[in-house]
Amino acid sequence: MAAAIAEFGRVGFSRGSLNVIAREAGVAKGSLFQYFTDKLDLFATVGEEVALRIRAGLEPILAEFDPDQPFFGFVTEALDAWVTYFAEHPAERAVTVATNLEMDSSVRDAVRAVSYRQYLEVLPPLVEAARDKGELRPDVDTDVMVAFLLLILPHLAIAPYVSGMDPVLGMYGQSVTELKTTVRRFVAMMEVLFAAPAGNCSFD
Amino acid sequence: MAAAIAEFGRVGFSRGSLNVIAREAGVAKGSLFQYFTDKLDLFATVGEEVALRIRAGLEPILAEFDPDQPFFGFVTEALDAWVTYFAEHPAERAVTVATNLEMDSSVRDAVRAVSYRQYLEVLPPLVEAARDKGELRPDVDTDVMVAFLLLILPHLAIAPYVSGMDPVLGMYGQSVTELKTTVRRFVAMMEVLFAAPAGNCSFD
Amino acid sequence: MAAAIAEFGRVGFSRGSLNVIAREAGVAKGSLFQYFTDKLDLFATVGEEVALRIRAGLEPILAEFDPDQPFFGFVTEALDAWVTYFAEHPAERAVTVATNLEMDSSVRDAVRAVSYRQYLEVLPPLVEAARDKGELRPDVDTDVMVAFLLLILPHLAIAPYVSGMDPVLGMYGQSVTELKTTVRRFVAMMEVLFAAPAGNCSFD
Amino acid sequence: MAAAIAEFGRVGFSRGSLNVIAREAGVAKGSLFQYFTDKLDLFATVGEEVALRIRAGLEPILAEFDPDQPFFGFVTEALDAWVTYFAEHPAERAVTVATNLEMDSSVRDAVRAVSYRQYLEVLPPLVEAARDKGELRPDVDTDVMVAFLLLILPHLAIAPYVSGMDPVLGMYGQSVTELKTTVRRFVAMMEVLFAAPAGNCSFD
DNA sequence: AATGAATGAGCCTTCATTCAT
DNA sequence: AATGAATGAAGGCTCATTCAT
Repeated sequence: MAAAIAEFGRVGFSRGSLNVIAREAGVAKGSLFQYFTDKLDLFATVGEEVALRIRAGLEPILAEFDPDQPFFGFVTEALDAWVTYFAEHPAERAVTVATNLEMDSSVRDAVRAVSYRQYLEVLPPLVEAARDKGELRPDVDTDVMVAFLLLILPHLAIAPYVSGMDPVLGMYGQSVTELKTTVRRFVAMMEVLFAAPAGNCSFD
Repeated sequence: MAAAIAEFGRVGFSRGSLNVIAREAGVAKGSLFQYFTDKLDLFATVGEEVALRIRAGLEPILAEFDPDQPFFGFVTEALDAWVTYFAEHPAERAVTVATNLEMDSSVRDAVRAVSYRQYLEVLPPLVEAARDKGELRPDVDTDVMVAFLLLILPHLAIAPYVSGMDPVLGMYGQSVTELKTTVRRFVAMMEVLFAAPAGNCSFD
Repeated sequence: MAAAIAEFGRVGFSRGSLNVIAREAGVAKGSLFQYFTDKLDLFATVGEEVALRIRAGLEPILAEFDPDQPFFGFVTEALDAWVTYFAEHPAERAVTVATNLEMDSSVRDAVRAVSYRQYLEVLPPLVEAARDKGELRPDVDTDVMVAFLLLILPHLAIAPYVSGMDPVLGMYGQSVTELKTTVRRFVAMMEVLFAAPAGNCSFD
Repeated sequence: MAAAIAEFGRVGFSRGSLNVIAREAGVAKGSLFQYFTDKLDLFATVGEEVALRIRAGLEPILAEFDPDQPFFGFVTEALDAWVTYFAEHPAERAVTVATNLEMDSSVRDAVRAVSYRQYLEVLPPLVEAARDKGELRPDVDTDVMVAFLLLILPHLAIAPYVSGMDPVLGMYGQSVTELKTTVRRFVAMMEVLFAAPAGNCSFD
């Protein structure tokens, strides 16, 4: 598993080599096929494993969610934890990249199913809790908000380590400290977007 | 060129086969190397060609930009044109997918350079014009806004045709008509986000 | 291995074809790479195998070396065996040719290392034994003598079968019988060169 | 011609590329075939050109040959000039290497014919002059002597620049000064070998 | 005379998968 | 369960030569 994570993280699914994985893992090539029906099955398993690790790694911060605290404060903290996690877990990050940049649709579907499940178990409840508590505009389009988060989360995870994803803010190569600044810029944007209006303000 | 666009659009760079391209183009394999130094050079040329086609295809709508008209109205029209363009140009769309999902960093950098140039020539001036005219909040973080557009534009272009990119709004498989509805949901979000406040409203 | 020896012997390393080797050997092309990391590795193995065969084939004559017998008589016998060996072993001879005429320095170094080892294990002890026993001039430059033998041995092995190596003595195409005559002409030259002087003769 | 010399000198005939030669020469690929019937014809012309250059470059030293001077003194001077020439003419040296290490017999024959002609025009007369003048033993086997020189001359020319040709004396990488020392060791050997005996010494 | 596009066979190497042991 | 040899298609790329312009 470690060898597979490393290899697929390194070059993705289609160019990832079972030869290399077997050699690195110190097992016979044929042995891979005792546990996985084929290459795709192995990759899917890798994707699942990594998705669960990421979820588990972020569970603590999610557990801290307190509906009584300011929502965007929590979002900022959570995104800090998010970028920190990927900074500290290169293997998981690399597989996330491979997952997000997979061209083959059947492969992509197989591997994204698991990770999207994690996202969708976590994000909508948070958003709805915030809305219900009045921290978001009552008419917020929660689906769009989730869709938007689903765009921004992988981007924040990947862009610092994948050249050519963000030619504007220059996230590529940023340190965690710098990333946290970038996070705040994004959150500021989101806050304006979704936050409930102050009392004396009419949006008509 | 047509054969190369088709092939790379179909399976991307790394799995795209020069054999197939040559056969499809009706030329000898070796002939490809008279015009392109190697596979990457061909892919880069394909990327450039497609980026320019897309830019040219959208030039009319950009030419219509009138600073005196409501900004988000223009954005809506432009995004309508954007999703329509990709609906009507499957080859360009497919290459865009291949470009956006390329794993190999040197390949990705080579091919994204051109398309990002187009984006960056077009988007920042528009945003700044809108801000200067008072249609955006004066304190808008234009870089974040552009970064955000850079995230959302490829997404809108690709998601309807690439399974597993958008498990929330269900853009995959949507018709142009449906996409225009989705566009409006996104614009509504952006409008709240970036639009200048109404007179009697303080953001402090 | 037999197929590889034949192919590399036929046209050398750079023009030797793994396709041909695999076909001739009756194995799949890919199978070659189960045993050899690449073409060079195969060629190096071929070179080693052949060097060892040659060494083994001449071991009997070397074992007969008797320090009490006349040295140049032994040399004559050994060279007779040498030219006879290559007359009778076309495959080993052909690889020797390929080894000696290899242009690429990294290839050449890889493949010559083994054969030179054989030469250097055998020749210097013989020369020194002869000198110590007084059959060679005491002031003989043994290194030059070995260097000279290292020039002449491959020449005698190859020249009869490789056109254009010896435009003077016409070794190309000679029978073993004729070669033995040539050997004697060479030995006569060497004898004059290196032999210890007769008692009443002063050099310098 | 310069481009061809450089290319064939670099990698030899079989791996030498007409593409590279044409590009380097700044002419069209097809133009090569206006002047040379095929690759071999070009290589043969290169070989001839270089053989003549070498001959011309050494003509001065040959012109100095004075039958009344000590023969081996002249040989030493000539070999000094020989190793110096190749030290100072890398292009000619490289083609000499390519010529001497060519595996393909038809190619080899074509290219060696010219250079051997030069050798055979020069060497036998010198040897015979020396013998007739009494500087060599009267019974010297002049053919063997020429054959021997034909072995040693290319070796001295090439070994300093081609790894793995001389594992004993270590000529590879030697400076011209060092080479001249090596030359003297060889000449000393030859002198013993061929020189006429001093008066009071009988060889019979 | 000069060009350079076109050719297509050939190159070495990688690959996922099978299967007898 | 574990092995690892065997496969053979496919990969990108190079090449000397031709020939219409």
